[in-house]
Formats: sequence, structure tokens, C-alpha cells
Amino acid sequence: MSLRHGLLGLLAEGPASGYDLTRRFEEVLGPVWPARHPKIYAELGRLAADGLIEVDSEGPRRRKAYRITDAGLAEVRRWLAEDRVDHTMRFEPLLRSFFFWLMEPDDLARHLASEAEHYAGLAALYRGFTEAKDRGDFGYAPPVQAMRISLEAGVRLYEALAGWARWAADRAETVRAEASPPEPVD
Amino acid sequence: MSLRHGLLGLLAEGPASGYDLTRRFEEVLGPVWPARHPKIYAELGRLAADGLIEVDSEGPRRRKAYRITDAGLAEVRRWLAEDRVDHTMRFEPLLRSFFFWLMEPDDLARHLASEAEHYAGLAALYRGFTEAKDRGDFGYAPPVQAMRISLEAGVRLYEALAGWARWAADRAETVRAEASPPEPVD
DNA sequence: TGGAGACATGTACCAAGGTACATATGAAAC
DNA sequence: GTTTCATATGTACCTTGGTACATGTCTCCA
Repeated sequence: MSLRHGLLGLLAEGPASGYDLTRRFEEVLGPVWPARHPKIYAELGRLAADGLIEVDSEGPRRRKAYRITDAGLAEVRRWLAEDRVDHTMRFEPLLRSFFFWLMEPDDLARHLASEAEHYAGLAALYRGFTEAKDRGDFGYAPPVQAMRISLEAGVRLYEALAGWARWAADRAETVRAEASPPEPVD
Repeated sequence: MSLRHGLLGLLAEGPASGYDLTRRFEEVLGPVWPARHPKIYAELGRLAADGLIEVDSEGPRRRKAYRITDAGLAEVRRWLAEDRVDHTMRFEPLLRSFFFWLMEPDDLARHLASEAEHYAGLAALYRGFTEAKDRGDFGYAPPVQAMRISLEAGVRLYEALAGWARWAADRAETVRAEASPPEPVD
């Protein structure tokens, strides 16, 4: 039911259409909770049927914006305050790490270098966003303050992963050096 | 298809039954790739039909252990070396963080304290495992070396999350203090 | 000897998510 | 004027994962 609450949370900031919400998921929520437009439109229909949101306005190109209702706001607050946090994580790169011993040393070295670069790039990207926020580029409204906190999590997680990948590459290199016969001295 | 490759990877260490594999997922792979026994038995059936594993032995209580075939080993190695890494992450606690601005300050403070404790506890648990491994408690076979690397990722990720939750609690407290009127001086 | 509990495998069904496909509308560029 | 592109919403279908249910087997202990 997290998609449902994600949509309600976004609509708590103000009215938005399925299209708007799809882009918000793509751009900001996607990294922690991916959602594609077919699921989003379907869930919006269910939320409206349940009275948690209602049509706010209809615009050009069949655009239909929704507004959160009092019941919807109460429901997202109930979720945040009462529902148990689901700490389940699903992250393929770490599943792979259990099987690193099956990889050729060269393939593994390349893999870890590329992973480190990937995570370091994302960390830098998010660090840039936090700096823009701290300069006040997006104002200081409560949702922006909350996003600042989310961005900090992104920076720290991706920095941790980048550091891990570099550490793992070092360690794998050491193991390889110890396992291989000493270089012949001419 | 990650469950499929996860099973192949585990079977690359040696023969195992669906029951064994279910426990391995629960105990070690679960935190990054959850899988329940119905899915595992079903996937084992498919893997056997595809010739990537075969029955190794039948034991008491209808136990059926599988062994990886050459084709299976080739497939898991192909996956590791060639398939694009899927960096998709799905993590509800961070989805919630985008909506922290909707929470009562007291609820948020409690939530962040409990999150910090949760992650710090997991980090300590994994740190303990890494120390046991580094003492050689589990030997130095290649799969153990790989698991040492995976555990390090766990330690670093959970330490990052614990640090983030403490930082967020601090920051939320500061925002609250600034937003509330000064305490009356009697 | 009978019951509890761990071992061990499976089916049925439901929920959630993803891809592909389909279609309509308005603005801008050429 | 017509093509192109972004906007905007939806359906159909397939894959994956989870829960609940069902069943058989072996050991141990009271």
C-alpha cells in the first residue's frame, strides 16, 4: 500500500494530475519507490472511489487534477504515525556481492570500479541538490525541508556504497596478489 | 530473474535442498533479496526443467537436494559478468521521509529515535559478524570471503542510515525550536 | 504410545509491479 | 498545412512476490 500513501503524501502538498505525479515519482520518489504511470492512474481511481482524493479541476488535453480530502490527509497522517515501518530492502547489487567469488578477478575489478563511479556520481548529484536547497533556491516551505532530509539520506547512502565498492576493490586486489605466485625477478 | 540467479549462486557453493535454500535466504540473502519458500520451490522446478540444476540426492522426509550443472554455473557467471546491474532500490523508510513535514513533531522525534536505534542495532550485529569472520571463525573459503564483502556493505549502509536518522532528529529539533515562540521567562 | 515440534515440499490464490500498446490533445516549428 | 513533440490518460497482459492453506515425515520426550 506504499504507492497509495506516496500519492496521498504528494497530493498533501497541493492538487496534481496523474501526469504530474508520474513525473514527481520519476524525478524524486523513484530512487526509493519506483512507480510507472499505469499503476499511478489505477491507484488514483481507487483513491477517488474511496473518497481520499477528489477531482480538483479538469484542464486541457483531458487533464484531470486531484485534490486530497480531509479523509485522505487523515489517512496519510495515520500511516505515518501508526503503521509499522517496513524495513524490507531489495537491492540487486548487494545480492550480486554474495557471488563475487564466482567472478574472474578482472571482471570483478571492472565491476567494482564501475559501481564506485556510479554511486559517487549519484552522491555528488544529491550533494549538489542539498547545496542548492541550503542556498534557499527552493524556498523553505515544509515539504522542501522534508525533501532536504531525504536528500541527505541519498547522499549518505550513495557515499557509503561508493566507499564500500572502493574498499571491496582494494580487498579483492590484495587477495589476488596474495593468492598469485610471486612475480619472477629477472 | 534475480531469485533464479540467487539460487544458482547458492547452489554453486554445493548441493542444497529447497529447505536449505529457504533458510539461507532468510538468514543471509533476505536483507537484500527476500524470498519465501513457495517461490523458491517453484523456481527450483523451473531451473531443473531448464537443465541448470539437477537432483543430487533424495533423503529422509521427502528431502530433495539439487546440484548445479555446468550449464547452471555458466549461466550464473554469465549473469555476473554480462547482465546490466539493476540499481533499483525500494525502501519504504526513505519514502516516508519525504512526508515528514506532515508528522507531529513529537511523533517525528519518536520515529527518528526508533529508526536510529533499529539501524544502529543492525550495524552492530553485522559488525559482530565481520569480526567473527576476520577471526577466521568460518574459514577462508572463497564464498566466505565474498560474504565478508557483503557484510561490510551491510555495516556501512546501516551505519549511514543510523547517522542520518540522528542527524535528521537534530535538524528537526532545531527547526522546531526556531519555529516555536521563545519560552516565557518568569 | 501419543503428542509436540522441526523438517520438508508443495498448491491456490491474491496483490503489486512492469511492459507494450492505444489514443487523444494542444503547441510549436517548418 | 502538416509534422513533430510534449502533454495526458488509459487498457491488456505478463511476471513476480506474498499469504494462507495443506500435507507428509521423522525424532524426541513425557
